[in-house]
Amino acid sequence: MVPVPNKDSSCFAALSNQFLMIPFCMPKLMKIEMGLGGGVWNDGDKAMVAAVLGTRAFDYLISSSVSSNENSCMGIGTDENLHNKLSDLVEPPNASNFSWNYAIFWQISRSKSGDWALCWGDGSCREPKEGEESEATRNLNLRLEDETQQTMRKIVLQKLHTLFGSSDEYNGALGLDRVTDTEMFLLASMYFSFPRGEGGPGKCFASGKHVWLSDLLKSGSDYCVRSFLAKSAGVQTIVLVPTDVGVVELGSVRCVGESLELLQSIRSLFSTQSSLMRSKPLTGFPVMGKRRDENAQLTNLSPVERGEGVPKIFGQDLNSGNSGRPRYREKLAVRKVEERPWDVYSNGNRIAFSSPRNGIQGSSWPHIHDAKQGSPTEIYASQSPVNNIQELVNGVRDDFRLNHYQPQKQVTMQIDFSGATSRPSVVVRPVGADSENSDAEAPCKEERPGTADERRPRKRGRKPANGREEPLNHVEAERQRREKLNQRFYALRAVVPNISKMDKASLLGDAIAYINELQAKLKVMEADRENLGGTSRDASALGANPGISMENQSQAPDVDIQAVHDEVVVRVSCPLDSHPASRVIQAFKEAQITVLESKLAATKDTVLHTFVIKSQGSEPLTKEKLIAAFSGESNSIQSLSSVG
Amino acid sequence: MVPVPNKDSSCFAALSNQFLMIPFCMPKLMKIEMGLGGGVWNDGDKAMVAAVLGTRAFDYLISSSVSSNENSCMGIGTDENLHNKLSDLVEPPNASNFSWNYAIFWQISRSKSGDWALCWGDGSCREPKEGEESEATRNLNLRLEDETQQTMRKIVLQKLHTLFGSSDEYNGALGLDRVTDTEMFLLASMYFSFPRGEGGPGKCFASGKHVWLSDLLKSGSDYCVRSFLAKSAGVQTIVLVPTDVGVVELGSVRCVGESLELLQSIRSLFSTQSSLMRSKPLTGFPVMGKRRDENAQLTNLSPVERGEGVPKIFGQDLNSGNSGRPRYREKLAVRKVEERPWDVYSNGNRIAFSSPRNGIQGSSWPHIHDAKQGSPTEIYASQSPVNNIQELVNGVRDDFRLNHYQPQKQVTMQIDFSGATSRPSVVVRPVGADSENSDAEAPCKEERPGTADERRPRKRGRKPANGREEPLNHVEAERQRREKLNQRFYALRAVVPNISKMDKASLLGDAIAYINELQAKLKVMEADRENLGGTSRDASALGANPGISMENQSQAPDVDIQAVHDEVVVRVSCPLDSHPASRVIQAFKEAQITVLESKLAATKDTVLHTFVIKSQGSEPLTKEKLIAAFSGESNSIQSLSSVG
DNA sequence: GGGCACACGTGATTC
DNA sequence: TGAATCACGTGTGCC
Repeated sequence: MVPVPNKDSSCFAALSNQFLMIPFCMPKLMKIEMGLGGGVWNDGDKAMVAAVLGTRAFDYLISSSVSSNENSCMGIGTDENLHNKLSDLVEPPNASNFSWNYAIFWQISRSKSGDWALCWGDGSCREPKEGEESEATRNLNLRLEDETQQTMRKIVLQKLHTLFGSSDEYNGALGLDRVTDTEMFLLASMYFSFPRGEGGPGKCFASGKHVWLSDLLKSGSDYCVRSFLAKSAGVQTIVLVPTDVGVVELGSVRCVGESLELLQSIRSLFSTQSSLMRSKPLTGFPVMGKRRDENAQLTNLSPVERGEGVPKIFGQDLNSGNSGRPRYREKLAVRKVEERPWDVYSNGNRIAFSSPRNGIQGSSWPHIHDAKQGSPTEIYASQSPVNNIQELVNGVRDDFRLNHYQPQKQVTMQIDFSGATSRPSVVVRPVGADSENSDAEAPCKEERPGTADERRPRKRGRKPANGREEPLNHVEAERQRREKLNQRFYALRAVVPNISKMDKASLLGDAIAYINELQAKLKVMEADRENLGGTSRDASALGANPGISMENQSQAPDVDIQAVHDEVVVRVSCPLDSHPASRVIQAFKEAQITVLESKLAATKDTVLHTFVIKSQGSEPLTKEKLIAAFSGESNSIQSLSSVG
Repeated sequence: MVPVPNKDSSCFAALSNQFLMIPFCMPKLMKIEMGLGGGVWNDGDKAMVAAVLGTRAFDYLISSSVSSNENSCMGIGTDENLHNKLSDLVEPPNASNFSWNYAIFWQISRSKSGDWALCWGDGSCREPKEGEESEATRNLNLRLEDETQQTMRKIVLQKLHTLFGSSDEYNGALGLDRVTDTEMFLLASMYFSFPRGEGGPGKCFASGKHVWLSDLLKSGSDYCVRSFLAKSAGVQTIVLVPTDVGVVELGSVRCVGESLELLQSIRSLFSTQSSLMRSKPLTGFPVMGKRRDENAQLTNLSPVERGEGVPKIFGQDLNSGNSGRPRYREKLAVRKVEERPWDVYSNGNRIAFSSPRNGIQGSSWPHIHDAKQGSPTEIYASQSPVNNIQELVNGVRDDFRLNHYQPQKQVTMQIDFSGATSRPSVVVRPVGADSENSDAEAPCKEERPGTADERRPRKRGRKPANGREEPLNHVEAERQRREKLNQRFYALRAVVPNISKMDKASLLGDAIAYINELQAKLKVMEADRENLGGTSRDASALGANPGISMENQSQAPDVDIQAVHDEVVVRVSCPLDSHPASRVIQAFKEAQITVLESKLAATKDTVLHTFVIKSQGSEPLTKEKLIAAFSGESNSIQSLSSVG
């Protein structure tokens, strides 16, 4: 039932055509270059890409497009096995089941600088089931009108493919009817790679420690330059597991507590030991099975996440038209290596793309790992990942040199891109930090004056008053300043909705208007809130820190102290709606539940409210009633454990 | 009781001195030039002015400083009468009374282009009484720390006076102890003038139709370039009434429904028919009296606004130290024309300033209207305002030409100002519209290349590759583009709080962060609101652009349910730092206080936490210790009532 | 061709 | 003093 692109190439042409016809309502200034080459990015394109991917991701891609596109990845097998592992991790869950919403394998590779880098290995994702996301997630993507967003996503994917992809065909994603949030995340992630310490995977692999973020949305943690995309997809939990050959990244729209067993199983399954079993049959893949077997040990997972899994049959989602979201594919698998780039899997639901950003033409890529660099199992034999990598790097350097011949097209693409507004010699992105204090160094700077200066088009601006040496540095500094400013502009464009025109002045004007609008709305809401909340002392809470943004402490509770004998009674009153337990409390009220006792305990960083309750009515209080009462009010109450 | 500047000039010097001593905490980059001349505006000054006045107002002033400072205003009399009329409109109300918070008369004048323009005629204002403003209003001006805001206001007023004022003395407002919101609005409004169709008054007069805005804060309507200032003053209702000689502007912090009778009475009272009665005694002025008499007909006014007025005695507020706000003057009257600019009225509370922006030195100005242009009553005799204006313009053109000699000082001021960052030849402000489609024309452009080009400092940038003629226009266009961009930057600086550094990149970064912060907060509030009240539909006001930022529900608490016999234990755990009582709890911990009992009770919309505590140590728990513990952790705990 | 927006190299300024 | 920011005039691409 899910529309699937036909593998017939003529059909792809038709799809591309259809894509071109999609009404695209953007300001006139934003010219979309849809020609076959399509490598030219104007500012509008940049802004759109930044808006879709998030600015940090955009910055990252742009800057790394020069410095790291020579990365060459090596696979850990024909990867049917890897692919199936990932795919099984995201098998659509049943009612009481749990599975991840996406799974990515970041594969170790070697960057030009000699150090390692992680690049796209393989990935799989599925859309969240109805009700799986929290309301926080569900509200996320109302920002843009759907059609516009879809169009932008497709254009961005096409741009990415044109810039970073390895073939001049369109990205297969264009054949998709829709690009869902999760798919967008996956399809965009393909174009990323992470050197040592950069981004979530790069840090994870460098440290050798896993990362388990269970509240991405609310914690605001910035696990990766792709955080924006992840958040846009509503991902709440992100797990990064380093193995000896790369990093496994898992994501879920749910809040999933950390599970050491899962970590262990992932670590072993995606290391080279496990990749020895690449001839394993597809069905009954043990990743989830193992988790099922060890159910009792997944202590931190709530019963829902713990997942009493039903036996999964690979590809069973092929014809599953009975999904809660019939409009979308349930699952999307993105392969790294594909002999026939536009092939469609026999199960009909998989769409595979050749790996981007390797600087190697698609068909030549899959054969890298077979003869020249030896069997990956040999290379990855030792225990320590880092040591392995060093071995790897040292051992295959010459082989990679062989493959290092950049096709001319790759260079051309760089030039095309830079010709739009700026040259490729942008600052290497200060990933992770605020870029305020770290954007001075430009590691790729030193090589441009000699080699790239004359081949750069440099059509804009005055002709160089050549001959000086001191001003040259000055020129470079000024260039970087401009580039930084422009990055900020793109970033601003990304956060300001309804930008009237694409030029800077209008952008600033819109941003100002938007800020004023937001401020006004906040004021109004605050006033409203104050009206209905009786205490309303928080107006004065602002006195100390004038930082406009009211709404600091949305609760500035009243504190009342009374001494009774040698004890003191402290009363803290606050508006109900800002209280963490408000949903439960309100559910109690609505269900006419009597609270016999209410206690509060606090650990180092957690507050635990305990309510002993009794039903008001005659019928006994059942777990189901409670769950209904809670979830009727909100379904963000994640873990309703069984009544003992 | 209100400190009033002494008219002794030595005292003014002392005041200026004191003014210089006011601690002013602005970023270092923001140099404040406080020299006596003070005409140089650097970017920091501009940013500050824009921050205080609002960006549109700032833009407007800057651009019109060149094109319209040749406006020459003509009074409609010695204006003791006019002044009293306005003053009576803002007589401090009694408990059940109503009066406006400010009243301005915008006086018709003739601009250089031959068309008319409205410029400051006279004005009067009073501070809102306690409880008069809504809470929306009350929260408004907590934005900046009070001292900083006061300092900025005074500096801005001084800057305005230096730039636009007619004498090189300091603005008398500097003698005020404090500049309240309303006063700031009035004092800044003095420097505005409105050509045909520009700003609220200009539009109002051009159309001949009155304007009655009764919810300025909520509707976000932009009645004038001074909207920001008006909103800052908490003004909710603004009324513009065209008469045949100008526009009367009234404002109130209340929401006042439209009253045809009031409109009518204003219209007649401030037209020339009424200005014939300029010898009328001061007391018992009939404006408000008429309204009192026609109470029953003010149908749209709520009983409070309808105002069962008590008889007012002009000047009665002179010694009224029993106001709800003893710190402020209750009333401030700003005259346009003053023979002795720094004179203080006999009632002690009025401070008068000479009219700014006329391009005519103070002492010469008041005599314009007496002999040369004839009596205003003659000129304004006919009925239609527009016809009158045409007569006026035609009839007195030569007289105005006589006065058109710009004193050299005026020119010097322009140069000083432009010398800071840009030249005065900015685009004539596209007031009222979004400026996006109307900022192409630069009416004052044609006269500068010839006259101003060589006297302009032009220290920056390359030396002109002179000799061409075509690029000169291009240069000019580019200049204007830059200027526009910079205006936007100033504007952005004005709306973004906590700007870390003053450079553009940091500004943009801060703006982006701020937008994200605002979006997040709105999201949180929206989510909260949606959770608690089914009624609130205004969350959907944002529906179109819900904004990106994640950060929904800062609480997604874990809920655990366990049945024990017929009771059920519900546990809600949540992070401590998002808990309303977190500060108290943390204070307990740090003070090693034992919590004997902790209860939670909830009313309809409030949660009350009760802690019975005991000190761990030997010494008894005192209220002081508790308060110290609480406030040591945070000073946002405002109300620590006494231990009973 | 003019209008417009942008990026560029450069000189000045500031710290 | 060197680094950073800025404004300027200019060249250029795109309506």
